[in-house]
Amino acid sequence: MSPEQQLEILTRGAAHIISEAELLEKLKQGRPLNVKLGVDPTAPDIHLGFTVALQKLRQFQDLGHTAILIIGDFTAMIGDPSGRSKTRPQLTHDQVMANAQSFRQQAFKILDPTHTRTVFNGEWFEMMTFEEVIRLNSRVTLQQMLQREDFAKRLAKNEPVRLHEIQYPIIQGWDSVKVQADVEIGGTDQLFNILVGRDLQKEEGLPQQVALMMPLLEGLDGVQKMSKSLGNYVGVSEAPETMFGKLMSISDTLMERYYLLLLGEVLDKSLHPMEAKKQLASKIVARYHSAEAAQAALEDFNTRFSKKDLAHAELPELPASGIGADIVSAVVAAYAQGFNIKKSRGDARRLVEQGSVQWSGEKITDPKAAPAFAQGGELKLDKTRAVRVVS
RNA sequence: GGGUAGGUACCGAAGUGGCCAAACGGGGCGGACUGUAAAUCCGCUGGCUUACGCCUUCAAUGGUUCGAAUCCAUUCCUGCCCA
Repeated sequence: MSPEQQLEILTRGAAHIISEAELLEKLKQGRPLNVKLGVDPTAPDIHLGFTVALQKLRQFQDLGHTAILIIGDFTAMIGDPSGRSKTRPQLTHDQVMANAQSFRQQAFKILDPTHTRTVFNGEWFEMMTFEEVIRLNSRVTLQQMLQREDFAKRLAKNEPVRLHEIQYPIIQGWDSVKVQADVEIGGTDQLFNILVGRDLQKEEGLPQQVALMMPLLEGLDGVQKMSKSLGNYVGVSEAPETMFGKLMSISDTLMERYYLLLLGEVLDKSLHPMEAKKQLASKIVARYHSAEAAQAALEDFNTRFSKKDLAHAELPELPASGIGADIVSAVVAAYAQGFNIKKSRGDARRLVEQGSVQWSGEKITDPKAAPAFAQGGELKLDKTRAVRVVS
């Protein structure tokens, strides 16, 4: 494929590229480019937000380029301040390695493993002497670091910015030097870090990497970027039904974004929004599970919500013997055993009093009620969750 | 190192001896309405308890007091100014 055609594909969907001309130059060299994507293995799950960058990386692979996945085992112990108003917690080495392992497995749902080089940046940083660290630091000015929006904001708000945090961009930039990256992919929030990489490469007399920024995907709330810590994410390893359900709950505006960023499609406005959303959810579930799973998830959604037919829906099953006798105990047990959600008895009582709980289609609002669980039936906990009690 | 202002629940922020499990706003959760959308409205939002009430909580520890988030002492943490 011609460099121009490649460029057309590779720049599609990107928010920002520095610069297209340089990228074209590199493509014209006709060799496989080293395309870097840094990963901060702080959380073990990949969510849809991160797949935006992974998919772009995959496109490079499909065009014959090499993906370099940098697992920031060293950096994770420091914490990326990007988009944060607070200092990140630092992880232990063991946590990082465990996360990295599961991370890779999930990443290969999207990436082509045969054209992926995985490297840990601890490889070079752990060897560094303090003298080398200082020399590296001498190449960057404090003013440069403080230009960064996150830091500037925190400074303006009189919030602490710790010295190790301003090292982060330097460290990430040094990764680019070490792997001789030709291109670095990242979210728009990574612009600054990626540019530092360019600076350092120049200092080292290396060709500078092209910065390719992908738009940030908003999370389920439609406002903040998708992130595990905000709880507004859809994980690529989540169960088909969960994934489907989460995607159905997004707003119409957000759906348009998801079409664009996750499917690379433009939303067909002639469809009823709900229908369009079902298609979106189906396609995404199909991608990370299978077409069959997507079909099943869709049917499950229809029986459960459109027809409100809990009796025929797929529900977690709990033995009647393990949930207690009264409704409050049952709700607490059902959340814990069925969904791994901790609810206090107070929480459960409030849910009951507020009319959230139903037993076999009957709304139960009396916290003292003790329905005949032993007979078996469906216990509806809230709008989206229910369990089947079996005798 | 000196001076000074602070540290309250998920976040922001009131409270400055009893009426404080702690106003208010945001967020979150539940319900109604829907298309598990948006907007709107209502309710809830430390734990245990049917409840009276009890327990834990206002940076930490110790103290004063019948009684402390509030007063005192020490410690830890942060901002700002000066050096």
